[in-house]
Amino acid sequence: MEKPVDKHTPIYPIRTAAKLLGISVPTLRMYENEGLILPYKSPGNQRIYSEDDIERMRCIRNSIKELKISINGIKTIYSLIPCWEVVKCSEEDRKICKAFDSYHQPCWTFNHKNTICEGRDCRECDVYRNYSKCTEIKELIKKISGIK
Amino acid sequence: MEKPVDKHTPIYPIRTAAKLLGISVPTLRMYENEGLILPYKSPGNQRIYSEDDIERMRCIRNSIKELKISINGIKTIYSLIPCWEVVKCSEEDRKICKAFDSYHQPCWTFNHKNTICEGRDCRECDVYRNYSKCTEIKELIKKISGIK
DNA sequence: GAATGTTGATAATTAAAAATATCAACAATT
DNA sequence: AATTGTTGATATTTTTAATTATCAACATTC
Repeated sequence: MEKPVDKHTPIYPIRTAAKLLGISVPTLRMYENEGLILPYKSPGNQRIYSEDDIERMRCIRNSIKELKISINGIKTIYSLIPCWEVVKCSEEDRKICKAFDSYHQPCWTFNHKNTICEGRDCRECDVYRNYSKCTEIKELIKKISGIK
Repeated sequence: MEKPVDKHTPIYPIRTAAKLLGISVPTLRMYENEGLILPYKSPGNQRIYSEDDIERMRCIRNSIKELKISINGIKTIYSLIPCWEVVKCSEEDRKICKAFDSYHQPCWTFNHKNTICEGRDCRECDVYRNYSKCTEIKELIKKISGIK
């Protein structure tokens, strides 16, 4: 019996991931330090990437190389995702949530003490998983404004 | 009787504006070509900048130099402004509006044939005037999602 | 337990965006 | 009409973000 491997299951160690993407290992780790990606960490603290992670990285790579958006630009764009509408947090949550008032860091780079997000793995969160492209972000903004 | 000069009145020719900002004339024109700023044009097609324009440029300069957001990053961020909620355009307008489906160009860089924006001067529009900082953009996104 | 891969960190390099210089043609000012 | 400033365009330079190389310490695999 094989273990089922979907696109979200971590399978690639960092060197394989780097090879798949055609970039170096330090670059991959840099993107993580900047908060652009959240790879799974093994019990021994080693990064393991899923097919979804690879796809996300391709998108980020495209933003940098083709669209010429800088890393800080990407972070700022991610910080505009209306995460509060995705996770449906309460007004009290929003009052103390650093992400709600962040303009340059994506919400998944914060800890979420005392909010609905506390203890949740951002890697599993729709905010992180569904809005890696600015097309998707703008569509979300349209949706929450009551359109479509 | 003096003519009243508010912050929106064009007064500075390009060389003066460049001097005020500590940058060169070609740089100022480059920002305009990229769609970051819309200076007033004289009957002889010469650019004249208002105090508001200078302030806007300072903000853009800060984004580039301090926040390290690239020009294409700034354009992408501007394209996320929910302009349709500001100008209150109709569903029919949105259907044909290029800005509504743009992910990398601010709305004020398009022509707006057959929409509520047709013939309007984007320089006078709230979308252009009120949302030059990403703090303001995020606050607008909060507002249209029904918060505050 | 030996071989191979990963970690975080810093230093060095590369790539490319941002800014400037320069140009002849036109506009504004006196 | 002479002087000074502007225009759009292209070429060049400067700056700096992005990437890679390298390291000793630790983890994993067989």
